[in-house]
Amino acid sequence: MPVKVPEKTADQVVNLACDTIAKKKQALVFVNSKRSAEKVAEDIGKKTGVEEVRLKELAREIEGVLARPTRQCERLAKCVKGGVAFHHSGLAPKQRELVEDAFRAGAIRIIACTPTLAAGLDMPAFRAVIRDVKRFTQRGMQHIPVLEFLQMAGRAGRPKYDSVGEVIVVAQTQTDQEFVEEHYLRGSPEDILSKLAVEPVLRMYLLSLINSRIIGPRESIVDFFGRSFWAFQYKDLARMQKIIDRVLNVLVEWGFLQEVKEGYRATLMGKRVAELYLDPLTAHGFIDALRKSEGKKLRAFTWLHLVANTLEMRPLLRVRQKEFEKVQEKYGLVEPNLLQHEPSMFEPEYEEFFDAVKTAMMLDDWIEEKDEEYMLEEYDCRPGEMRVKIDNADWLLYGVHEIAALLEMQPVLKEITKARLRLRYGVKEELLPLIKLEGVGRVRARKLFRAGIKDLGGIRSASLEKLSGLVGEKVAMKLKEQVGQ
DNA sequence: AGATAGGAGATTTAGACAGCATGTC
DNA sequence: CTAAATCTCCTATCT
Repeated sequence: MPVKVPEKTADQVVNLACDTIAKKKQALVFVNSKRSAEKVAEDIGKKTGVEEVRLKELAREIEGVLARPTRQCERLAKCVKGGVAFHHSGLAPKQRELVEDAFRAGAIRIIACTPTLAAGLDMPAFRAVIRDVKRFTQRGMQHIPVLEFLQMAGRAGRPKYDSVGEVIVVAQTQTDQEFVEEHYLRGSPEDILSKLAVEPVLRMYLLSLINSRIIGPRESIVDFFGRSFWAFQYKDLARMQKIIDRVLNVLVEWGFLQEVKEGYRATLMGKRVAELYLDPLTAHGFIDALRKSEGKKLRAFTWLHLVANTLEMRPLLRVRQKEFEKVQEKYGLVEPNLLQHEPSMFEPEYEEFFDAVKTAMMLDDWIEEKDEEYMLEEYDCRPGEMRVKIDNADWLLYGVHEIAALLEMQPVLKEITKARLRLRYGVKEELLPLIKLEGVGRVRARKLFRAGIKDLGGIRSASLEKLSGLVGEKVAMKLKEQVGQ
């Protein structure tokens, strides 16, 4: 039924938030973009009139999470002072945690968020305000699935504290309201689609199932998939058979499977690829690139680009129109170091190739010790997103390393490990000796290096006083201990 | 001259999972 | 079923 709250402002969401706070309750506001989450939180924050010491402290803590605060940190801190926060995948992990804890503790009254908080069973609120029931997809603006709506709605009502919870959907028109009632409140969740129908997934499953010997003989493969959910939905067994055969052929061609009498068996490489959870296409790309690496000038960028140019790294950073020239220019400089090259302009992968180049550029800036604020300004990549990209690239680099090891390409192994270490810590090569020490990350390592302490020997010969001045007494003691003093 | 309002057109758009071996500021 | 908020750049108008 329609909800009435005092209309303090022209913005219904702000009014709902203020009403929630006036009732001494909490609300989650679900929106469809990170930008909206931030703006909504900001708009509400201006009107709450909340002022508490604990919120000021929290704001300070949030702003101090990174070595240098980004403009996102500052914005969040400002909202938090008013008892409001935004929450999405772009927040630094520590900030996410602080916001969630403060909400559970009752300090933060309202969180404007993307679906990040929809699934968290641990984040109940008196009200779940659903501002957007549409989201941008590859086919334009579309209604979100009923299941997702129900997940957001499920955050309303805290079992221990409230006897009821409220789900409020913000509808602009009568038509919208009717649609919500019909589709989301009275409708049923849509059918689940089989994921096997997506080729990369089928590739991985086929290899993995054959590797673990769940299937192998030809008939068993047909039989297995014939009884799958995919077959149940797809119905056309003959066409499925054709698709499976095509994928099997490709896996054989790539050297991950071998045909044995009456069926298939995973090769040594196929086994490793399955264990690494890599898409066989990605693994094939790695192998192909590694084989071409001999005699090339290999740099850290070589490896960063190799892993950036994979399905697993998606979504990639996108090259904006006005950036295109800059990326092209940079590409010209690094091209001799790359193992995979520019597809023709008319190929569908053309654009994506440069997205990967840009993503590799960002990772390269990271290992050149650029900080989070720089990444946000230069690449529009928020700290949380940055972290995910680094983690993914780190995992993929491990994959490249393992494949190179299997190919017995000893010379590149060290280089890959070095690139991986640099990526993980975000440091130039010169800091690698210091990074090995417990308690030393990119910031402390740089501090030590600037003071002339460049390796373990430097730690040994530096006085405890000097170390203490740089990294604090406790860490200094820990460092001395690690070099046996 | 400088401020400001407004319009046309461009730009942008959620989240999270995989390996491995432990620990940043 | 297939948008909408926000940003950028430019121009007209006002002080």
